[in-house]
Amino acid sequence: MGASKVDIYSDQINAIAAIAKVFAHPARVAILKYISSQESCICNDIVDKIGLAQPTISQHLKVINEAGLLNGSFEGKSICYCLNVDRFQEIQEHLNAYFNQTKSNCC
Amino acid sequence: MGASKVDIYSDQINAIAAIAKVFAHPARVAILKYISSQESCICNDIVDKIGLAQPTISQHLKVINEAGLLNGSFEGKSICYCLNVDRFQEIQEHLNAYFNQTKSNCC
DNA sequence: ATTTAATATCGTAATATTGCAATAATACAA
DNA sequence: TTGTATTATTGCAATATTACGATATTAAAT
Repeated sequence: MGASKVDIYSDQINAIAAIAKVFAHPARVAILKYISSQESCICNDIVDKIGLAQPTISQHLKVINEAGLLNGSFEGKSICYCLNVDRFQEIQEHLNAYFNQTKSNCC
Repeated sequence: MGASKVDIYSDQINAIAAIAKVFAHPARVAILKYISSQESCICNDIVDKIGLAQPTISQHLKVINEAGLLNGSFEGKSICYCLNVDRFQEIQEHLNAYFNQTKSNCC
């Protein structure tokens, strides 16, 4: 097979896995870090900074965007990619809730 | 290609991605949740609970174990898999450090 | 020593992910 | 309108992941 059997898990569990997946590639972690460190940045900067080809960066940005983690308009020429800090915080809290819940009752 | 270019990222970034990868599959999130909810549990319980074949569970447990998240001996017949709460907490703090650091300076 | 029960490993098929070259689309400037 | 610069999309090759049947290993019980 090879595909995850998403339907056999609860929504909460799938949500955690989906969130984790965004951070499960170093390029995306690096991109998020870089975006947050810049006042505003455009994709070409990222390409130079990270060291991957432009289409590859664009693909990773799409994943990050689909997680709701990008702010600003992003079509056309010179574009401002910004970290959606609210969503970023929300994700952090979501993860912490899972961690705290899981920690609570153990041998 | 298809392989992550691990060598072009900092250790910190690769570490975050490696941690996230553990949680990036719902089966592993579910296994961790189940393990933590039981006083002690054996793999066969997990197989019944999660609904994947025994080899598949075993494979996921290996990933979890390699992340240092399992306590107890795990060879032979009846085995007690326990969540390594210390390591679990350590990972939580590691992620929070990354999140807080990334949040701090943004537009 | 044999059986039994539980977990690990191997081999393999199916799907997902990653990465990039080529190309398209978009926005702006001249 | 015609470049020019920037980002998105497409198509494809390579690698990784997921899942499971078959089999091996392990530990305990009989």
